[in-house]
Amino acid sequence: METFVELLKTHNLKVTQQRLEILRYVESHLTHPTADEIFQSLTKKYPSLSKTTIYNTLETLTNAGIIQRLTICPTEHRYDFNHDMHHHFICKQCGKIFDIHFTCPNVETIEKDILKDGHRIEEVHGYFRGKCKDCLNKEGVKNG
Amino acid sequence: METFVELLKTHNLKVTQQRLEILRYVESHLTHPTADEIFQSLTKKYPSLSKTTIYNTLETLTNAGIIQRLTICPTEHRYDFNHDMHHHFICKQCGKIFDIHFTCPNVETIEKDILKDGHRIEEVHGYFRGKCKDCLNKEGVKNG
DNA sequence: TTTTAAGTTGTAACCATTACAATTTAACAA
DNA sequence: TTGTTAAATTGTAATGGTTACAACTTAAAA
Repeated sequence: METFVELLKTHNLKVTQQRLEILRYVESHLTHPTADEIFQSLTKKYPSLSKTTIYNTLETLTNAGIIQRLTICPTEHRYDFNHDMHHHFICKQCGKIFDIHFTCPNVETIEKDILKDGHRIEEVHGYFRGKCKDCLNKEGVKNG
Repeated sequence: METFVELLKTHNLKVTQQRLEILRYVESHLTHPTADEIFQSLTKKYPSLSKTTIYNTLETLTNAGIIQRLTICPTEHRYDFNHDMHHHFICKQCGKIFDIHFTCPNVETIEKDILKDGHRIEEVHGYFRGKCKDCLNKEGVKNG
């Protein structure tokens, strides 16, 4: 039935309309939205929704491991539903983030190395920076 | 001789006292300092140094590929001299960043995959989040 | 239904970073 | 050495994402 309700309960989080909406939004928008983008979209339907709630909820869901916070963008945080383990490519020019559905097969070896140091790993992030296909093409046209 | 002078010239950057000092600082402090930490340290010796210069220079050096900007910390940027390719582990509790001198041997396979999509890779970042050895130990003592 | 800890809301503040315009300077050429 | 100019530096003011906080509301258990 209500998957998201179950999901929240599983993580010992109170079920509220706000949390469900935010969760639904992030799960269905694979565009790595910012807090503001989520707010701008949801505020149309729920005018009483507060931006602070967006921030609080994103923090809560991140801590629970339900979503992940991307610190790839230098100016703002982006959020991503934790579907499966994957990495990211961010374009320096247009800022668009692309999912990289390929993870290092040796990540466990690295993790063992870190564990050997005594640290406890809770998140694994990989990201690549550069110029995306679209921006390269635009330049190609412009510069011959 | 003056390695940093050469380094700047190689990248077609004007050689200024400010750039040399900032470069020297980042190269010799492997603590992944913030712009403010660099400023607080250098302002003692060079009171006329402006914080804007710190930001400008870090931006310039990052674009040149001489240093790298870490966006691991959610609240502020950290900088790292580009000695060799390595990854990072950041403690969620104390915020300290540890160097991970081990990179994915299959990173080139991933890169080929990204290149196949048409994107151009300019930076590769890997980071792990969790609780560091020191923070775990402190908790261990406290909780028996 | 009552209770209460937890969640939500709006406002105000915070603070890292950037914009901008004036001043200074590195680097090149004469 | 001197003059020239584009680039770098500086200080101040503004920006904007995020957080602090206190009042209000509500989910959920008794």
